[in-house]
Amino acid sequence: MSPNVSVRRYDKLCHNFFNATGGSLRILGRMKNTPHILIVDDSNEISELVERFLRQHGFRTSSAPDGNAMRRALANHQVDLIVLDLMLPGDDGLVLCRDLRAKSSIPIIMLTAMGEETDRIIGLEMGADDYLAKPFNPRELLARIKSVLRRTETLPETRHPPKETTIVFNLWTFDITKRQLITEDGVIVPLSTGEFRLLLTFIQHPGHVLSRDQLMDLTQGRDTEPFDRSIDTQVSRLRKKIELDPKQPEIIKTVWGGGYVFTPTVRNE
Amino acid sequence: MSPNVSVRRYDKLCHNFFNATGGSLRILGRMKNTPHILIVDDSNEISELVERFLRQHGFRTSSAPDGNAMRRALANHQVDLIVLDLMLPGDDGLVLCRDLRAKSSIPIIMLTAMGEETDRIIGLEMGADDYLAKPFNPRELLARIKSVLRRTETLPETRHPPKETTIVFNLWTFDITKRQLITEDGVIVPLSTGEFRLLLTFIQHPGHVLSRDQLMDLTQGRDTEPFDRSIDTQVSRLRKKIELDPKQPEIIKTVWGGGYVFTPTVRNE
DNA sequence: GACGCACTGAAACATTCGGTGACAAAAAAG
DNA sequence: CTTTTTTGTCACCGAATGTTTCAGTGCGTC
Repeated sequence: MSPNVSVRRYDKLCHNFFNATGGSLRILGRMKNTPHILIVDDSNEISELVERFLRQHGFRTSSAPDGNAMRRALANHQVDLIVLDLMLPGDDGLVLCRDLRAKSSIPIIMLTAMGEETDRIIGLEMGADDYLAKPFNPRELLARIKSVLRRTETLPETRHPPKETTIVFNLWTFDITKRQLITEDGVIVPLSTGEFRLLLTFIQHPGHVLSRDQLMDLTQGRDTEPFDRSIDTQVSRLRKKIELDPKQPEIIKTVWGGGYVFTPTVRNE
Repeated sequence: MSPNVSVRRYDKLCHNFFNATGGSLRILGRMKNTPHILIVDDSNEISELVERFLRQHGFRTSSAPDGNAMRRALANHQVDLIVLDLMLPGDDGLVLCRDLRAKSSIPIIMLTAMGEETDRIIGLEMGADDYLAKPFNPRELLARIKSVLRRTETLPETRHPPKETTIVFNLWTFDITKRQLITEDGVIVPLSTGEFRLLLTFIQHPGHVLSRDQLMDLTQGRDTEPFDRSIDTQVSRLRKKIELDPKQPEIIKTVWGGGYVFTPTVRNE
C-alpha cells in the first residue's frame, strides 16, 4: 500500500487538467475564472481555516453561517461549488441540499460529523456530489473539490437537469430518493434503512470486493466489533429481497475470507 | 465475561483478515501489506505501550523520540501512518506536521494535551487527518488509525467497474465479474472463491506450466508449507467441475514433477 | 402513555469452504 | 520387477459464512 505515491500522482493529474481545460475552455469563448467556492458552516473557525486554505490554492471563496446567508450569497455571486455542513442552525444541510438540487445543479460537497447518527449516505441520497467526514484533512477537501469540479466542468454548458436518482441493474430499478426497488413488472419492493444503505454502498462500488470493515464504515461510519456479524445478517436480508435464488446469489457474491462483491453492471437512468 | 479470550480471538481475526485481503488484492493486481505505523513521542513509556498494542493488532510499528529520528525512520521504512505527539523536544509536532505535509501526504494522527480547544483546529490546519487528546485509550487510537487508513486508502473512485470480461475456452464461458462458469447450454456452474482464484490464475497464464509454489503465490499470496497439498486439492475440486472426465483431464493437465498447465486457448469476448 | 409494528443486532444453529492427513494410484527410478 | 516419489482423492475438522430466532429499540397511532 502506498498512498503517498497515488495521492501525489493524483494531484499532478488534477494540476495538468486545470492547465489544459483552462486553456481550451477559454478558446471556446466560455470565460472560466478561478472557481468560486462557497463554504456554508456555522463555525467561524472552520470557515476561516478552509477559506484560507482554498485561497492559498487559487480558489475564490465566500462563506455563510446558515441557509439564509447562503441564499443571499448565491444571489450575489456566481458560485461554482458549495461546501455544505450537515449540522446548521435553522434549515439543516440536508434540507438546503435538497432545495438547491430542486432548482440548480451547482456541485455540492457535504461535510458530516463522524459518528453522528445521521449517515453520510443521506448526503448522496439528497443529491450531493461527494461527502467528507469531519475531522478532515484540508488537502483531502481540496482533492474532492478538484475532482467534483472536473466531473461537472466537462459536461456541456447546458444546465444539467437535477441529479438522477434512479439506477438500473440486473432486473431491478433502484429509486434512491424513494428508497425502493422496482422489478420489471413494476412490483415495488420496499427496503429498510439498513438494506438501503448496504445496497447503495454496493452500487457505488460495483465489481470491487468490499470487506466487512469497509462495509461497516461506509454504511454506518463505525468499526466492526470483535464478533460482529451484523453485515452478514444484513447481506442475508438483502439477498432475500433481490436475488432470484438467495441460495445461489448472483448479484452479491461472497468472497471467502475477503468480503462481498456486487457483480452486476449499473446504469444511470 | 472473559475479556482475554475475546481479545485473543479478535487478534486472530485481524490477522486472518490481513492475510485474506492481501491475497485477494494481489489477484486484482494491487498488493497490500499490513500497514506500518510510526509513533513519534518523546516518552518511551507511551511509545512502547502503543507499539505493543498496535503489534498485537496486526500492525507493523516503529517509533521515534523526536523530529530527526522521525525523518530517519521515514527515510528507511515505508510508513503508512504517523502518530505524532504535539509536544516534542526540538521541533514541535505542529512544525513537523507542516513539514511533512509540504512534501508528502502520509496520514497523520496528532496527539494533543487535553483541554486546549484550539489544538484540534490547529492540528487540522497543519494538515493532520485526525487528532486524539491525551490521556487516551489505546483502543480509541486503534479505532482512529483504522478509520484514517480506510479514509485515505484510495477506494475506487465512485463507480468505475473493472471492464467486463468474459473469457471463452473449450466449451466454457468464464464470466470474471460474475465469478461463474457457463456451459454452451447456458447452465451456470458456481465456483467457490478458491476455485475462482485458481481458474483465473490459470487463464491468465495459458500454456504455461505453473508450479505449486507459483500457484500458491498467485492465488493466495503466500508460500507453500513443506507438505502443502492444498493446491492439489483445489485442482482436484476444480477439475471435477470443469473437466468432462476428471479422470482424464483435458483442460488442466498435470506436469509430473513440475506443476499444472492450462491447455485450452483462451479467447476474450 | 399504551399498543402495535418494523427494524436491528446478538446469539444460536446450520451450512459451506478450504487445508490436512491418510491412503490409493500413477509415474519415475533402480 | 520392486521401490520411491509424486499425484489424485477422500474424509475430516476448524473456521468462515448463511440463516433463523429473539429481544431490545424506536416510531407512529390511538
